Amino acid sequence: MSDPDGPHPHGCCGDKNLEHALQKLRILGYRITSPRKEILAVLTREHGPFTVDELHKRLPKNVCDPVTVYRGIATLEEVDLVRRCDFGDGIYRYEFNTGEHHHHHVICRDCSSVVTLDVCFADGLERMVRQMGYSNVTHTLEIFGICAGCQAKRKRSAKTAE
Amino acid sequence: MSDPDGPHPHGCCGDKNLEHALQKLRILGYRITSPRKEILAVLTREHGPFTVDELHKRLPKNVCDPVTVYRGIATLEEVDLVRRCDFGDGIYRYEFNTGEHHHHHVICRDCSSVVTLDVCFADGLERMVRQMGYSNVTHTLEIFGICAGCQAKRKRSAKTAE
DNA sequence: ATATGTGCAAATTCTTTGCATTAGA
DNA sequence: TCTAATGCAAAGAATTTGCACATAT
Repeated sequence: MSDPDGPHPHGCCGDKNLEHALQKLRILGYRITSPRKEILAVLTREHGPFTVDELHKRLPKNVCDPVTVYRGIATLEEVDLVRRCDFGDGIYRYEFNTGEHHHHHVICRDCSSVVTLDVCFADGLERMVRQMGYSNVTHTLEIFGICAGCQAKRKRSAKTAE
Repeated sequence: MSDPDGPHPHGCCGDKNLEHALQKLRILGYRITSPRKEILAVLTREHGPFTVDELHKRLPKNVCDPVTVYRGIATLEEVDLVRRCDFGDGIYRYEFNTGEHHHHHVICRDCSSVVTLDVCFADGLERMVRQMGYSNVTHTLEIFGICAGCQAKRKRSAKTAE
């Protein structure tokens, strides 16, 4: 249901992204620690977005404390290597920011599956807001619905309930 | 900066909305209690959106406990009289749902002022997601930026810092 | 060597829940 | 009357912070 991690299957893009990301950290004067490296490794390998907890579970055993994931993510967000997503359930999720085009998510309200949508309809909107006098304009947009699979499941359980 | 509450200044729309809302609650079998009435009064009078705390502060003294505001809001959201907004700061905000057209907010990252934008660019997006097989499609969209006033303020303080 | 980053524990903040009491219908 | 709604206190859950210790550079 969720995308594999790139346009082709070699896994090299994740690696390249990882290298670039570490490079960026180095240049900005941040230290390359294993928690930071492993967090970035997960985020460049799998698309996510992940909660801090999901992220921590995906790290190799004993790399770091959950608190360090919070701090690592905060750092990565500061330098724009990571983008925060808000699915409206009170838990933040994070994904690697390739910096190319930004995209949005379609989230199933039943099974919480996430599909990435590589289009953004809000450019006109941002332009409009800039014309209203705002600077540094950004936006968040998430789409919610019930996915086809869950609709089928619902119908089935409705039948058995009859 | 934030809108007065309607297209004309009589305040009658808020009252009408309030009446309709109470009517809806009654019809659905909910009891009309003073906390609910007062919460709706605030929400139909001022546009908001408000956090639970802001809402509680706006209620007449001793109408109810903050917890009751949480519960009241939850009820109102259930029956679709209230819509939840998510400004990405971990605190939910609520506004009266007129049920007409939905709208979005432009939030200043500095002063947190909110301007309502009575347009929605996402209809095409929702249609597209429905074609992908999703049902019950909704979306959230908030726009962030630095408002003109705060930009001026920033420039001023940058100057004094020189 | 030294400042930056981490671990652990405790604090914060928003929100929810349990249960006895109150009050709408 | 009789159940839904409230108040108060306490629990929960995600996130942040303080401080001593570890470690990249």
